[in-house]
Amino acid sequence: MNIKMIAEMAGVSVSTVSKIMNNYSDVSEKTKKRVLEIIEQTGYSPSNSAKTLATKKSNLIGVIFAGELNVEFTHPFFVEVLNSFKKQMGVLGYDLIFFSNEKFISSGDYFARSVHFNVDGCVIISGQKMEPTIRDLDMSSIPCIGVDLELKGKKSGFVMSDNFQISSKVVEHFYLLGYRELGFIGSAADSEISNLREAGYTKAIESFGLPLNRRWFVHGDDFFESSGYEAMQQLIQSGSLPKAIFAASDLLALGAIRALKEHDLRVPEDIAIIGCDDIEPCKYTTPRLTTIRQNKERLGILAAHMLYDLINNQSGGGSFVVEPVLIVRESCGSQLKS
Amino acid sequence: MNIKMIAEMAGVSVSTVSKIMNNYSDVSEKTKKRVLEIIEQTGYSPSNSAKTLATKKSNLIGVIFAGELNVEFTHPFFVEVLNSFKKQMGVLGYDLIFFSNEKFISSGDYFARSVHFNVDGCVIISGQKMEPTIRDLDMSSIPCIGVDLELKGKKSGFVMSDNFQISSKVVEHFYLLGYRELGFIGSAADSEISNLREAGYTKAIESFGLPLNRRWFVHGDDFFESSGYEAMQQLIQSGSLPKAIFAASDLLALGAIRALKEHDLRVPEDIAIIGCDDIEPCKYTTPRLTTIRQNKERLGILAAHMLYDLINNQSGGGSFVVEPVLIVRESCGSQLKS
DNA sequence: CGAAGAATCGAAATCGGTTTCGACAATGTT
DNA sequence: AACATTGTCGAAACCGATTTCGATTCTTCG
Repeated sequence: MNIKMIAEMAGVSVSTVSKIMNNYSDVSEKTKKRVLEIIEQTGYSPSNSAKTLATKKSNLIGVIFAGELNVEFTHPFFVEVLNSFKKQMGVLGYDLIFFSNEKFISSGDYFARSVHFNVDGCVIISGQKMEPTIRDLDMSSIPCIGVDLELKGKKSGFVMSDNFQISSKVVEHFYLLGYRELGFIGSAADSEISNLREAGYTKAIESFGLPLNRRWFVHGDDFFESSGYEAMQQLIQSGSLPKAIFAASDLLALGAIRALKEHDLRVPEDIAIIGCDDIEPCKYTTPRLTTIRQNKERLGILAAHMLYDLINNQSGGGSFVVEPVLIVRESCGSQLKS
Repeated sequence: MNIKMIAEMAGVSVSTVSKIMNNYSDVSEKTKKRVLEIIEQTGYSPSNSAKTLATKKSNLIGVIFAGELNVEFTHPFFVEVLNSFKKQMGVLGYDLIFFSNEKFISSGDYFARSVHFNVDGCVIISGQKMEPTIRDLDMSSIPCIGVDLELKGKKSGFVMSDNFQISSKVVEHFYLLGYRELGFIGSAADSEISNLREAGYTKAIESFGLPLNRRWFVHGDDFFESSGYEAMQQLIQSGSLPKAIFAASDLLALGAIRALKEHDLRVPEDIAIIGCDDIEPCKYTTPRLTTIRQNKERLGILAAHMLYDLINNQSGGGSFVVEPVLIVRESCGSQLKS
């Protein structure tokens, strides 16, 4: 079922059918109605490949998970912003294509693959350091939006939470509850996000006039639970513990809590914990995790709109920072509502 | 950068370049080498649209989340099998395209969209009842694989866990630990998976000679945590409680536990709980959740290989059932290792 | 040396659309 | 009635690849 068959059935030319499907004005209401009926009956849908070939627009957005392969769909935070992004992009008329990293030995020349699929734009999801192949894509003429990734290209933009504010809200909360000895669990050294949060954290500690003790700052290999567990083990074995800890992700916090439990240390009585992201599982744990909520839905929507603008207007990127909000639950000794 | 430019640079015809890229034999080693060098230098990658148009193969797999929209990426179980599926499909040379449901008023004539994008096959993810539009796709000539969804088409297949075995392992475990009064928390009535598990559960209860009390069988609206919470509330208010409950998903189980906690009922002392799926958060909760593990990675790999076979051989579908395994943690009163 | 056979290459049709531009008819204007 | 304008429509070029088939050159061998 292609456009030619529709044209024959309707007794018109191929061009006329095409015009009808693309809302050209130079076709009479009568023939338009007749053709549309036939399209309706046959369930005809034009080939995206042919359309892309002719128009050089694919209505496809490339989704790239940068960094280590295993982040992908399993990271609760990114998955939620991706979900929101997909929905919003859907109403704007775009579908999503996910690049597999496995096919190519070079494990992802993202620019080549973007032109290969003729994507109209890309969203790059990552909390890791910039890879050179991402940089190439960023610097190309293909519109790109980074999620938690600071893109700098002329046709690029990015969205992220205000990481400095995240940290200062954490310190403020600790401070108001009387905690003075503050620790930190971060991700690997090449994680921009983790570094930003750590930098903001130390700055906030100083501006509140609290003592800064680097021995209470530890790091895991990534943002996942087991890293938090190991980091906490390390801290416990060091012999000196802070009274409160900010973990750069909720999973790190949960891992830390698991380690504490194993050593019969109670949260928040012995040590208070605040996580970051507000992913679903926080609500189911004991104690329920106090955390900083990133507005994931809004991040996704913003990313979608920015990308849409980059594609369709000649607008020049920029960035959006969304405001974090403190979610008080139980892991921090305060007893407010969830 | 297209094939014509490569041809000009190499001083050969377009056809020759195409032949080189597709491993035809009628081209000399010398020119092949020369052309490949140019391709390497320029980073040329052929247009997928043009290629698809000419060959009618897109190397694209359509991913469909059937059922309510909000399942999408947020469901931990499906996300993990999808992750494994994506990886495996990647090494087989395919990329994934996600259909947005939002663009079309009909909210998804999946068959039309599959031909629109010229996908080579589809994977359909769902635990819900079959929708008519899915049925159309299933019955079409497009290869399809269902995940937790029983497809019947000539070019279709499906993968799922052995739901009867899941239930009987649960009952056996309860039985061996001395529980005799067994309850069940399921999803909505139109969920095939939930119904299968419930059917297997009642059958297992009977075959163990245990009493069957339908008052202890309750249902939520979906597989998520809040549904488990509400279902449990309902059960508690009914006045009569079983000694052990099997929940058709881990999130249902976690919701149930939350409700129990609010009524100062202890798990597993007052009531034992077993979940299903073995999603990540099970490990972080208190008590850690005893559950039935579905081998999500294997489900994804199987789905990928079956789909590949359906696409490339004329093989005729079929189904694969993977064996579930009981993961004993803390929510059931037994104290084995995790 | 000449002819048969093999190796190498390119012209052209094709895939399914879009878009420009010219042809023609219908209508309006004086 | 003659002309200009507007409204409808289709022929044909084009997008970037693949693939068939015929043309040409190169080997090989009697």
